[in-house]
Amino acid sequence: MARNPQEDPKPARARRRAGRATMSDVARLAGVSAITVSRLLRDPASVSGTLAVRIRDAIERLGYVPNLMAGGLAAAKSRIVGVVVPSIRNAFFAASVDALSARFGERGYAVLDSSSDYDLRREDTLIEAMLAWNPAALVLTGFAHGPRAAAIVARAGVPIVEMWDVAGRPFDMAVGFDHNAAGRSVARHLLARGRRRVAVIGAMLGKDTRASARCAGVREELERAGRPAVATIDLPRASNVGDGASAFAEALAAPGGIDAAAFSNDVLALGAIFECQKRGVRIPDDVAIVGFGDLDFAAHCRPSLTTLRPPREQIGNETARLLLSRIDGQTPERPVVDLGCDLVVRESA
Amino acid sequence: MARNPQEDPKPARARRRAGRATMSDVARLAGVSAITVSRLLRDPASVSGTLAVRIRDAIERLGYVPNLMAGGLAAAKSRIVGVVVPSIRNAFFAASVDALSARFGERGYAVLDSSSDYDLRREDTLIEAMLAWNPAALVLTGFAHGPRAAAIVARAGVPIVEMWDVAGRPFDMAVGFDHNAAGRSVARHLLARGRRRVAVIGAMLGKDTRASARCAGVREELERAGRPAVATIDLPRASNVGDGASAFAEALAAPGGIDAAAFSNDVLALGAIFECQKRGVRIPDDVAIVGFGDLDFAAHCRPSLTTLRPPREQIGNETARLLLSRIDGQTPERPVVDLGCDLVVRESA
DNA sequence: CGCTCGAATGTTAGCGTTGTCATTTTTAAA
DNA sequence: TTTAAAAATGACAACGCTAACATTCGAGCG
Repeated sequence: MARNPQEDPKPARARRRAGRATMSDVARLAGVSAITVSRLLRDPASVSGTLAVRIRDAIERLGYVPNLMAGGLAAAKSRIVGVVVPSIRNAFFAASVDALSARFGERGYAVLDSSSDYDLRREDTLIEAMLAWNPAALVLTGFAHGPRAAAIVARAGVPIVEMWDVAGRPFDMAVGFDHNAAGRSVARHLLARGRRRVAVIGAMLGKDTRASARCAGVREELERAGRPAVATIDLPRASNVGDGASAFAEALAAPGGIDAAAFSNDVLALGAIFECQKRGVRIPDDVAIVGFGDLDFAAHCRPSLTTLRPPREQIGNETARLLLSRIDGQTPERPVVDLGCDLVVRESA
Repeated sequence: MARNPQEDPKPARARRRAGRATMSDVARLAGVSAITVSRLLRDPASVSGTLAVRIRDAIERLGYVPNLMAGGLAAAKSRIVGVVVPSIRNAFFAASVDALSARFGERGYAVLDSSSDYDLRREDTLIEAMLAWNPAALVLTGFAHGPRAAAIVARAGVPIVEMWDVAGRPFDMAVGFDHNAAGRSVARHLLARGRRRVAVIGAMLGKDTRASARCAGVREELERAGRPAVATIDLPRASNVGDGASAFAEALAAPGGIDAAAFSNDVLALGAIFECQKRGVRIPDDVAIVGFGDLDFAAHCRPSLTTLRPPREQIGNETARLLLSRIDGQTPERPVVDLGCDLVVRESA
């Protein structure tokens, strides 16, 4: 059987393609070389105006979307920033990540975030998974990490910010505030208001080291004043209103009673407020209440809630700023940025 | 000047490398070819036990982490799933995304999520940015999209789920519930309880089409019963407790008063509850209140809140299930999964 | 008017993996 | 045993882009 001499002169291994237009397609249509298109996209100033117009036109006509995988492979780095938080459902971290994403998004970086559920071994796994993407930077939460984290991030060699805490030794940089100091400021406020029998109520103190540090701060300052906490309750689950209410009820039943309660979270404090409404306990006359977070409802509930206001968005913004400047090759300083945490005094304490 | 004949026989173009161990390094150490390592990682059953042990050992010793950029480029697809929600700070979407991430994470996929801030043009941009990563699947929110979205996703050719709504024509698949029906169930409940003068209060109804559909459902059912809403208030900002309180105060002042208020969000309803506590308005005796979301506090506030319970986590789980089965090459059905939305009747209405 | 120098553009060769096809080894059937 | 079929493994090129190096061109200068 005679073969048509014109058909496939070379077997030409069949290949898959994404199907989309490539940079070469754009270059061909614009009558330039691929590298010029690449340059225009990454550093517009390096391409002459005439070519720039032609290339942009070609991009538009082909609906060209760059393949960042290919770019990341070629440059041995990507425009991905990996973020690991305990839980994205936590309003505090969500606010920081949101700000972080916005800042990085403006600069063309995508943020990959994942939740460790307060499990340090899981965090190790997540960090390792992030590294598979050759991220340009890494954002972790706090200083408590899994056993392999140090080795993993050392190998990664990317700028890292540990956020939401400053009291510790960072791998690289840190942005946050001192939770122990914040806790102490709560205790001082209660003592100044004449409170002498304070209960401390927190959630997941064994895993949430920052909440734990705040509670410890409260207790330390109370002890220093010779008025140690009359009760300390550690709830086993993440903060929720119902547990806050029942823990508060438990604290009220402490022998000798209490005249104040400091919570590791506004959500728990809200539960206490509802419990008081139910029982007819007067706030702050009978019991003073202090929360943490300055969540939306804190200013509007009855009575309004005295609470600590963490710099949620600011943490995200500052983290992005530090990482971007490091990515841009600036000052390899190792800053620890303490943004502070103010006590907002309202009706409840 | 005589050149040393031994020095660089080939100029050998200098190249950048990520510095990490590569698959070839692992292969060399294990005494196999690179493709066998690749196979072990992607389909362990296709490699014999002897080699598998040797290769795993080499991976361990070198601390090898696969370069997913290279893999993504070679395979013309990635293990990334793109998600676009209006706001990750919204507790509803955060819950769905969290569940979604968990399900995909188990299968080795990373989730890239981004917030459009209820801006459809921005959503277009974000979808396009996602495509640059050659995602394996796309998750969008609702059916309202920007002008270029349809063209963009058509070119993408990946499975897509539009979540949190089912009342519309999906690009591909949809998982959620019928917001209009949910709103109607609220109105029926209030009517059944003898309420005749209902106010409808929502936030960002112009942009949040789902909240808008719920409010419309309430109004339609009230009209059908011959008891049209006595007031409709559309707040310009995202739901927050303060605005809920002031909008409720405004509704109370409607000529002839009101005996019920339906809110597009529990947060707004909580504001109303606080406002009632402040003014001494009795719930539900004077005014009945219904929210949406069944947020944490709904079961615990005083009075407890009657509200709609959306299947937050379920939406994420089901979305992941559909997409993964499609990725696995199964049934190219175009399902629309209606998970329903129950009314949880408590004290407030 | 030739020369240097810098800006603009092009050429080449990978980046680290996987799809395709080829080859070798093992297993099962005859 | 022989042989075909199946399983395991390998060789090679290609995915789409960018770093490094090479070349061209025109402005500015003596």
